[in-house]
Amino acid sequence: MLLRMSSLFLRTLREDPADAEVASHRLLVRAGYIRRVASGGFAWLPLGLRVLRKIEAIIREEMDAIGAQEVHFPALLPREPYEASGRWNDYGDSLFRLKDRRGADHLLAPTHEELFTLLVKDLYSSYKDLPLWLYQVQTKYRDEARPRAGLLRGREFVMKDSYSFDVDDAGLAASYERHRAAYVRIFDRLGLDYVMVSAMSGAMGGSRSEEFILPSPNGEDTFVRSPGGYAANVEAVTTVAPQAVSYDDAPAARVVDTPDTPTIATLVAVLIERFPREDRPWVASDTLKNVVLMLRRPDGTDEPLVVGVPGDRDVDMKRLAAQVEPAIARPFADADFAAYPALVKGYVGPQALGADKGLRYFVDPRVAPGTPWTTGADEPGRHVVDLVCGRDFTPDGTIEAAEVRAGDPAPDGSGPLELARGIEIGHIFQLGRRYAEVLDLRVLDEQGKRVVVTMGSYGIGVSRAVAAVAESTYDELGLCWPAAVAPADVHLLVAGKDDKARTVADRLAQELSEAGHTVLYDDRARVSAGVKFADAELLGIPLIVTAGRRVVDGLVEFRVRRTGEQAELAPADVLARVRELAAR
RNA sequence: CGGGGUGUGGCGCAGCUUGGUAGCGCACCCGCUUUGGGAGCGGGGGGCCGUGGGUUCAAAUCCCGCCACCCCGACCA
Repeated sequence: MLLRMSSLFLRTLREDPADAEVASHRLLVRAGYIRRVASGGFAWLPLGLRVLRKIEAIIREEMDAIGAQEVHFPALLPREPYEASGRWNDYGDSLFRLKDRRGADHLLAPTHEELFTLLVKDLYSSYKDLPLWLYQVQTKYRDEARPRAGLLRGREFVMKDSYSFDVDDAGLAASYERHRAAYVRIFDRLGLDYVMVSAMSGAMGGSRSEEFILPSPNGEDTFVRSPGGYAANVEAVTTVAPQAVSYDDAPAARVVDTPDTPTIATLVAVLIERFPREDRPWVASDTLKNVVLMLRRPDGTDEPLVVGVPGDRDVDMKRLAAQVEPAIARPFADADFAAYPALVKGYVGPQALGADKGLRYFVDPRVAPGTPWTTGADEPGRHVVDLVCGRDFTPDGTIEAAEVRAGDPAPDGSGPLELARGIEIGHIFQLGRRYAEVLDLRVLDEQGKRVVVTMGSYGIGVSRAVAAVAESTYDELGLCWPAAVAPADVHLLVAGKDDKARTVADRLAQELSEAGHTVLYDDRARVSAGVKFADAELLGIPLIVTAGRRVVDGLVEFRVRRTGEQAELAPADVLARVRELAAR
């Protein structure tokens, strides 16, 4: 394949586009790979499209290799399947909805679980047909509240997603492992230095779930990792709970006057001043903060939930949301307090709480049996000291909703947790029977009994991966593609006006492309060498061959874009060298 | 949805405070010169100044509304 820059549909920009902040967005636009068409929507230009296609090809190879089969669905779908699964409503504002000329509701698919499920239901009805693995590589649509960072979060994007169908849990586990291994191979081939983190399966329901995250300050996901190798999305981090302790010797709880202490900070100040401890000053983590929330259940009914966390921590609404899924949590409003007079704003205490009182009460795992707390006494201006968990109050359970901090002990006991940002490039999870149940996907098992199929779901953001690779490889000169995804294998350029250089380059272009390499040939006349060098670096093809002033000595220059490593060699040796480096 | 910012030729920007009919650099076209690190000189094409209304003899510039885009947050398999 020979791409001649004299006729390639490409215009590089000398200056950075003003609307691009993150490196991948800035460079992909500047190098002429993509152009913005709308907020969150991009046109793929020839070079960009080649990168996208190469990534797709790698994904298809690995999916095919595990026996998955590709299918293709419409992006424009009728409402009914999504009504049946509940997602016509659950998906909320993120769903692009539209009407046809008859007024019938349609949507632009944000993902295709329903269609896969219904397709299998349509054709298969026996355990003998399973396991089955299907996948698609398609454009998805989500009306994101805020598209950003170029390809990293768009309203239209390319995604590969696959689904596994099994008759039992063991089958699902095997299908999951199979995909997991394929994903490892895919991301390794893309050259991405990813981290696999435990994740919550979120709105999709299901059990086991892992994300593939590319650590990057431009990423939107926060995850933690430990020195010992534990890694998890913040939503899935498990808190190390202290051992339950005996409270036989603990002092009795006592109520004290703490006027004007509606916040933890004011409370601690008053405790230090009026009720000093003997061993050390009071700190915020001695107090128990009870955060009141209102849950909206899927059926539309409301129910209050109180979450108790150590006073030095806030409730992380994302972590909470993942825990109460599919219900939706919101802060308790003044009107809500009015409806629940037992709750004294600013002085809520465990003694007024509990499922038996209609106020479900869950605590952070740090609030372990036997631990004493200073907390609200359910009266304005009063707190209770030495209220012991398990003796003076019994929560309805524990909940992982407190904020996670760098330095918190890791669940694997290997030391403090580190907090980092990253780009989610893949997500695999065991979906379970949720969709199969509601869409009635059942097969006959060996006993002739109808059983609900269990599913797995496995996604890769393909267009996002283009940005992720760019993001993890660029340097100050421009893009810097790994060979596996580069739009060409070799960037060949003629420098100078020497006819002989031109002849040598023409011959090399011919030879390399005939040998099966894709050559991006900068054959532009009347373009100065400086411009060509700068473009070559910006475009980021892994190998750069220059036919220029050394041609008179029978030599061309050979450069590895990423390392800057250079050599001069005879034109006749270029092909062998390209082969050698391309295989590396 | 809340906060901040920006809309002037393909790209990056100035002009707006103090109204007088649009400019610079890059890119593009023609000619000559140049040709190893984003060339020089000369000539040229291209802009209802985001949009609607208002004020005024006159609006890119002042006033009001709307829209779009970018950033932070909320949101987001």
